Amino acid sequence: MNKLLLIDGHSILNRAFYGLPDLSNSQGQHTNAILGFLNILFKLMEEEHPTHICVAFDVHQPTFRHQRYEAYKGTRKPMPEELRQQVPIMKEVLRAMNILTVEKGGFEADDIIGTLSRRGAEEGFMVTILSGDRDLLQLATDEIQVRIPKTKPSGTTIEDYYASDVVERYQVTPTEFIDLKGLMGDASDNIPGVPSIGEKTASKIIAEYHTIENAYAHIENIKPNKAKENLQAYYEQALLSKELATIRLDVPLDLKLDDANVSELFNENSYEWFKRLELKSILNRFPHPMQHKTFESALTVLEDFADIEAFFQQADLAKSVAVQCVIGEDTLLGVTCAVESGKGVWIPVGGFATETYLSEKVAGLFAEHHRVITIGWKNQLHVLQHTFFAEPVLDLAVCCYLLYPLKDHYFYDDIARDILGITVPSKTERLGKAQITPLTLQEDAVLSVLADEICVAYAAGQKVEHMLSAYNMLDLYWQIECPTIYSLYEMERWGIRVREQALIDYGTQLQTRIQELETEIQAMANESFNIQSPKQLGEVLFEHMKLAGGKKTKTGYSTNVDVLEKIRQEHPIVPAILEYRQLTKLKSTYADGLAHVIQPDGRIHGRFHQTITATGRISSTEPNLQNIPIRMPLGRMIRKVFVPKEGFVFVDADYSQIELRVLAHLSDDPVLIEAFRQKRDIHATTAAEVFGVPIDEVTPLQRRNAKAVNFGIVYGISAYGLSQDLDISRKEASEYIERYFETYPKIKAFLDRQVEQARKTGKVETMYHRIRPVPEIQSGNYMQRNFGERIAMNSPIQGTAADIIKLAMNRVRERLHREGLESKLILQIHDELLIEAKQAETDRVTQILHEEMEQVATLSVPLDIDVHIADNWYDAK
DNA sequence: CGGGTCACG
DNA sequence: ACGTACGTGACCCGG
Repeated sequence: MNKLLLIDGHSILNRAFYGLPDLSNSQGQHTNAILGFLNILFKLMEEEHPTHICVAFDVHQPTFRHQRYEAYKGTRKPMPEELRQQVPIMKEVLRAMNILTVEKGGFEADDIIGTLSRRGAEEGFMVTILSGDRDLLQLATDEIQVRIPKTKPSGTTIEDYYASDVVERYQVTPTEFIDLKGLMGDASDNIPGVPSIGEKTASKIIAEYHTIENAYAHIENIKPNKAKENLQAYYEQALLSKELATIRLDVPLDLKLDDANVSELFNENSYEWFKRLELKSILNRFPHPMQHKTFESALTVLEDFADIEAFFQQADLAKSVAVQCVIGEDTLLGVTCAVESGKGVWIPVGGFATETYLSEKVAGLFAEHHRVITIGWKNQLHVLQHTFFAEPVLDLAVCCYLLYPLKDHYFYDDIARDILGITVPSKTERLGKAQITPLTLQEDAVLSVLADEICVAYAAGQKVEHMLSAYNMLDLYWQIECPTIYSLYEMERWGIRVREQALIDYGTQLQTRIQELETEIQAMANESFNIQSPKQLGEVLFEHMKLAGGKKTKTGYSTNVDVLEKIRQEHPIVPAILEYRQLTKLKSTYADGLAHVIQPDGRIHGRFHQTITATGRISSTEPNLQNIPIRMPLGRMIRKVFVPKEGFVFVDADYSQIELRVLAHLSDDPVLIEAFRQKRDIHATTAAEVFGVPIDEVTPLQRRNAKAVNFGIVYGISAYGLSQDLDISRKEASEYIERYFETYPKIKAFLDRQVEQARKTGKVETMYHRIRPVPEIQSGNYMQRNFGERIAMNSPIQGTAADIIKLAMNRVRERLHREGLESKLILQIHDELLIEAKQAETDRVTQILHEEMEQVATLSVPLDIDVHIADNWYDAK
């Protein structure tokens, strides 16, 4: 039995667009409607297994039906730009999938679907119509099914209608549906209908009289009176409306239904599209990794000593060389290398080719005057048996991050796409969940991955420097990012010492108190429940105990600190819950979390990531060493377990107000600059200026408020955000902001300039030319656009501060090394550097920190640091 | 695996 | 009427 699926293209795209968040690929192409459409399509295909599919689209011009009604002019909302641009791509994607698309000037998609549905039924097809538009219900018959997807919080469900279902649901037959609409009209379709007749009256009339004409014939019996009068007065309009609402079944279409035959949806062509659109979930539907023909990559295995030596000799002569250390289970498995396009060599560890031998060969590449290219150098440093210091390496992951800082990954397939504009299968596509291990090294799929990777590296390396140069980012890379690779590597390698027993004791203490609190809370609530479940907690507090507080989240009651603090006084259970929350956080994330990652050497070796943040900051994982508690006394105690090794101390240096100083410099605001030059208390100064009082009469509250305003400025101020933070009215918050900008007009001008630049160029940049794209600023959505404006204001400030500390961090590391000191940089926390310093070197280290951190950049204000020395991290802050 | 919460700068 | 401060990562719950 042949099955024909007819899809209302625009209607489904529309549904998908509004049903999914605004997704886009790395090139800024919006994809949410396309993805949603495809998901619905695949869902239907899995349910129905249609043999034939046809997608109908409207042509963007007045249609024949509507031309007949002159007063009709589009009052329909214009399509948002984000959706409009997806329409032609959707058509291309469907064509690539060999799915028939049909559009015809003068007819709507409805008409095409109507016509094809009848033809299908006549030719013996089972016909299914898919649309988000209930107008199409008029097409339902006993054989033709209309399916309408509905997006619900729980997922997409589909409502199915044969003719009988329409009658059951609406008390009118599909044909009568047209008359119904003729009476009630449809604002979105610009069908006027009859005034004052709405859905209810229309249903009643049609249920009784079946057609408009018949109702008119019995006009005297129509109730209510208003409807009677209007039907009489607007009868012509009602008939016209009916005509407008009627889907045509006789569109002349020059096609055979067999043209809609489904075949080879998953082919090279469609694969290419999904890859470009970065629709990973769709790519996963492809049965086998698709081979790509436009990219040549070959790998020659080298195992003989003579061949390997000869290769490296030849490599020394090359202008540039790509190299990848292949890592499996934390060890070096071999090295791939390329010195010409499309050809790589693979040298596995084995025999004389030991890890040490290969490490030396890799190190030797740096001795020659050519460019060394790689992807993910920091990880490779961990498995190389050679000490590197700051060898210049073109790390394409880092380069690509500078060019496209918003992406999730910078693997070879990402680099191929973004730098070379070509498609290669990703590692996951080729290997699935399999890993590269000594056992899988022989497999073709693994060797293909290695071949692609090294050949992409070689090819992209040539191009990336030009791209960086075009953005004026070469200095940023060579002076800041490349040395940072080594700084981070050393911090990871060195780690930080932790007193394991002290950590366990801390956890035990917490646990005792947590137990007590749990008992108290359950007793006060008079029931046992999981306090850690926001859902259960919300129900207990706001339903069972009837405490004040309303819904806030999609899923239920909000129970976060802000909410609970407001009702702290209402019931003793609230402060108990707040303490419980605090303690369980400390226990699970810090006490237990940190204990689990202590290595046999008694130290924690976290990882630092250079290509994650949108602003240029470093991030930290496994564990996150950049969010160890400090603000609350009890949490802060955990810092006592972080200690230097014997004979060493901690020297901690943090910048004072670096972001506000950066802002002073970038905006060139004389008032702020002067305040910093005079070393004044910056929040008190702001308070004095904004509240118009002498600086020594500023109250603590005024200072606190001014501090919040200063933060707000850095974050991209909004009256709402400030009012939330200070728990004041929006009006008051606006007044604070207004007075701030009166005091610091050049800051206002600077922030406005950033927003303007983002609008014009789609991106903003830091003092060192690091770029941050701001796609949100183009959005048709008010919230999204505001968000984009705040990003535009914040990123240059946060990003410049990030640039500065990276530069300082690298210089400190170089100084420590150059002066032959044993002291080591072990942590970077955004505006802070922590050094494990040899006791005897303490003074020297302190001096180096001052010199390098304070002199790293010449701004119009001084850069100041605070330095603390102690034998644990708690006391060093 | 997404949402809620909370730790840091 | 709408509804958010900027940048992260870890843990827990619940579908």
